Order: sequence, then C-alpha cells, then structure tokens
Amino acid sequence: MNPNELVIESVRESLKKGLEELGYDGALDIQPAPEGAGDVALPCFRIAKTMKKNPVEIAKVLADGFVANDIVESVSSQGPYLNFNLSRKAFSDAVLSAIDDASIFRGNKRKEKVLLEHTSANPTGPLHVGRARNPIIGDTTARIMRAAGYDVETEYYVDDVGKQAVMVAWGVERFGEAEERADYLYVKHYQRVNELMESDEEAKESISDWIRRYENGDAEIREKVRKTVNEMMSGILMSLKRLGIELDNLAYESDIVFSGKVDEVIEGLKSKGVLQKDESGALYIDLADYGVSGKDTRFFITRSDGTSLYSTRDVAYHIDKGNRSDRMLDVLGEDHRLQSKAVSIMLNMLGAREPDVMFYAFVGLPEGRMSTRKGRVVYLDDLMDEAVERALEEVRKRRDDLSEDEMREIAEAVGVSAIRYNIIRVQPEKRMVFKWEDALNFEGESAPFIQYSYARASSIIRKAGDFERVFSAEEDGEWRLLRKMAEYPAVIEEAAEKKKPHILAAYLRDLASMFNDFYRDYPVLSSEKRDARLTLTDSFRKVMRAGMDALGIRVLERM
RNA sequence: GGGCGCGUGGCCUAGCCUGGAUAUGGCGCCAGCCUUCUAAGCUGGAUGACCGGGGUUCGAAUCCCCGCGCGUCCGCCA
Repeated sequence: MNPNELVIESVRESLKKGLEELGYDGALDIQPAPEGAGDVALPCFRIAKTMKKNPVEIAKVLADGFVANDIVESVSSQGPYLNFNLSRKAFSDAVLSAIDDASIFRGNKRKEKVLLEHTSANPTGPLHVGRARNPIIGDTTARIMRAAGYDVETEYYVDDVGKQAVMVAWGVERFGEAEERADYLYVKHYQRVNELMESDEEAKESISDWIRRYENGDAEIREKVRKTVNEMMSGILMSLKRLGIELDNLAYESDIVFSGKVDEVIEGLKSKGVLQKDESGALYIDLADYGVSGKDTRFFITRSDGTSLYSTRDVAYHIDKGNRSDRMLDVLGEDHRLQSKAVSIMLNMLGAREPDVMFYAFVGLPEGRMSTRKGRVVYLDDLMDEAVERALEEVRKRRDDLSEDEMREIAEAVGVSAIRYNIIRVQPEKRMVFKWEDALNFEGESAPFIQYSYARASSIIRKAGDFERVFSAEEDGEWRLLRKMAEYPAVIEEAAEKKKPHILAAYLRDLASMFNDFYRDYPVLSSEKRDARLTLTDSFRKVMRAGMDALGIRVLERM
C-alpha cells in the first residue's frame, strides 16, 4: 500500500463509527490541509451531498465518532472540514520503507499495452520549435505512463506518401546528396523544388512523372523516396535523441498503402453504405450527419481516380495500431482536430477501436506562426545549441574546480532539460509564444531549479560517507518535505490517468522547493540528528530521481 | 458563416473535469542573506488578477446561457 492509500484507509478506519452512523461508504477525498490546520483534511461537502445533510453536521458526527489509530492521531472539525494530524513517527516509517523497497516507484501493475504515437512530423526538413511540443509531450507522457505501470510503446508515423516526399527525392537527384544531417540540406532542396514547380515547366513535368510512377508502385522511385526519407529521418531522430527522446518504432505510411490495408478500409466503408459520390466520382462522407458543421462538411476519402487520401490511410494505420495494442494514444497539433474526429468517426463505423488524443496549441513567434516556407522559424537544434551555450556560461561563472569536459556535460544536461521543462510545465492546449529569454531562463520555475536541489542533496550525501538509516520526521520542515515525497505515487497516477504531464512538472518544482527550505533550515552534516537527516536527504534524492526520469529531466550529481 | 480550443495581477502560469477554508507558482521591480552541507538558492516588500453580462446555488475562477477577444479548422494536400 502506498503512503496515500495508507492515509486514506487510516482516516476511514478512524471515522468508522461515524461513517456507519451516517450510512456512508463512498470515497473520501482526502487533501492536504492548509498551513496550520493539520496534516490532511476531509471536506465534507461531497458526503453531505450524497447524504443530503448539512456538511457541518456531517463533520461533527464524524469527529464525535473518531478513534485514533497508528497513523491518524487526532482530528478537529472546523465547520464543514475535518482536519487530521498524523503520527509523524508512524507515517515516516511507512514512507521510508516504501521508498527503500521501491514499492512507491512501481505504480500499479497494468496489463494494457499502450501504443503512443507522437511527433510524426513530415520528413521535409529539420524539426523546428513550433513542432517541438509534440515530441516533448509525447515522450514525457510515455515516461509517466511507464512509471505508472503501463507497458508503453512509442511510434513515429512517417508520412512518406505523396507529393512532398517525392519532391524531396527528386530534389536530391537533381541537386545532390547530403554527407550528413540530410534534413538541413534537403529542406533547401525542397524549397528550390517548390520554386521550380512554379517557374520551370520541364521540371514540373518530371516531378509529376515521378509522382505518378511512385503512386503506381514503381520500384525504382519508391526506393529513391525511401532512401531520401530515411536520411531525413535520421537527422530528425538525432535532434530528438539530444532531447532524450527515442522512439520504439517507425511506421511508414507507404507500407500501409502498399499493403492493401487502405483498400480494405475503403471497401469496408462502402459496405457500410455511408459513402456518397460527388460529380467527378470522388467518395466522401458527410460529417454533418455526425454533428460536425462548417462551410463544407464533406470529408473526402478517395480522389476521383479512386486513390486514397491522408485520413483514409490514417484510418488503416489506426486499425493496424489497434491490432498491436490495447490502447492507442496520439499526440496531435490542434490543426488536426477535425481530421482526428473524422478518423474516429470512420473507425467507429468500421467497428474498430478509437485512439485517445492529446492536442496541443502551436508554439508561435511574437510575429506570428512559424513557417519554414517564409523562413520564419527557429530550429530545435539552434535552440538546443543556444540553451547549452548559455548553460555553459553559467557553469563557468560558478565552478572553477571542474574540468572542461565536466562543465560541458553539465551544460548539455541543463540546457536540454531546461527546454523540455519550459514546454512541459504548461498545459498543452494553451498557446505559447516563443521568447528566447523565457526559453533560456534558468531561474525560478525551470529544470535547473529542480536539478540544483538534487545536486545539493547529492553533495551532502557525497560528503557524509556511511550513515545509519534511521528516521523520524520530527521538525516541521522535515515533516513537510516527507509529506511532499509521500505524494509521489498519487501524482504519477493522476498525471498518467489524466494524461496531464504538467502535473508532474509542478510537483517536482514543489518538491525541490520543499527541499530548498529544508536545506536552509536544517544543517545535516553537523547535526546531532545527522543520520536521520541524511536518511531523509537520501530518500529525497530517490524520489527526485524517479520523478526527473519520468519527466525526462537529466539527473546531475553536481552542477 | 459555423465547429473546436484558449482567456486568471505589468508578463507567464496552476486551479476548472469533481462548486466550498485567505486563488498556485514563477518572471519583472525594491530591500536584504554566502567565515556552516553549492546563492542556478533563500527571506521580506510594493503592485495587484479570475474577459464582459446574465443565470443556477447557502456558496461560482470552477456549472448553464448570451456576448467579446485571440488561436485553429472547414483542400479530390499531407
């Protein structure tokens, strides 16, 4: 039993008499009590509502029947609230043993396999900051769900079908191959090819020919496109790796198309009798029948020549993903909301499972939305370089005792983590405006703030040598820190269930802050309670490390 | 025109699902704290916010309705 469950059960136990008297056996929403009012609180509004009684009276009845136990020492009713004091000794023991045997970190064992798709940016150029939210949200969510006990597999859906990919491949043939980081060279090819399409009839004809051949399954063209796409992908994956993000699978859209699965989807939809045909023979469904409205609610699933469209292929892809997992989770930009809805409608028609979707708003620049075409863009690699360089300056200022290599390593970890934290701390639906000074801020609510508290704790432990593991959180500051640590499993659980990674970001910030207070108020090494405080400090490190891993923030022993 | 998302101090942000104890945290500003474990930290101060209007309720940032603003989508592109 994790510490939170222990508290809830102990409170329930202590109120047994009153609860029986009221005839209530529903959930008890225990929450932290406000400063000075006790340790945990039970607001009685919910019980009052179900029991149709006055919450103040409920609190009174429950308080009257209170019986203390190992964990819960005393209660006081304040109007509609019950405030409990916990036994610091007993609760400390419970928390520390849960940390020592790692049960606090295990999460609930789940059987479900989750297939989480994220990033899936078109391989036409390097990742830019406008898209960076996707991999960071996706990877962090995957980490959190794993920490909560899910079996998670991550996947990048590579859009290698259609004009764009062929245009890049054509550009490579015409303008040359890349030695390394193909994404940076080929994005220029892509831009040049776009221009040629406007100005050069011959080029346009040649490209159209490639596209036709590609769609007809011409082996030579397909191979060229696949090779180009893979070179682009290796650049993109390199950027992601630097952020600490590695995908388990790449799924190619072309594989779905050429496997015939898309045709099955089209046939399936036809047989449901939901498709309509426009003047030229293209098939569509009318989303108006499914509660969608707009200028034009026709949603096309094939062209007039019978070939498939992106969303149709996405349906086939989701059916495939559904066969490989128990749950699907997609991370998509808010521009995909309607698309995604249409895909779900179609999956539903075909009797297939629908994905859960996390949508995020774009990261824009003060002057507007990022656009590769307009050259209004900040590349993720440039942001990482800048962040790491800034971090290096900061390390140099503070540490003259470290080697150049050590300083660079710290700077890398700080810079990259700062970017992740800066993005993940905000709710995904909220629009973000990219500002260098915010993205590179290493103070206050930031990754270095969290990393720093951990490094301070590590520094103490390093100096301590051996110590005996004994503990009881007697002082207020020790107790506050311990109770914050005890919240860890509940935070992971909530962040995973609600798919809200920013909950964990806020928690780690609070936990770090709590440790900073402890660090200020309670000397560890020189204390007569040295062993007890070392035990607390080391336990904090364990919780922090687990949390940082789950958030994708690099752990530093010194900085 | 319609759908969807968002709107909280000068700026950023939590809380909204599940209504309830003085609305979270940060940035910025001012004044302090390194002869004790790392000052990327900490303390104090000033300013001062739930987009507007109705409604439901004993009670609304939270639920409902009507507006307003911003974003996004409504392609036989991906």
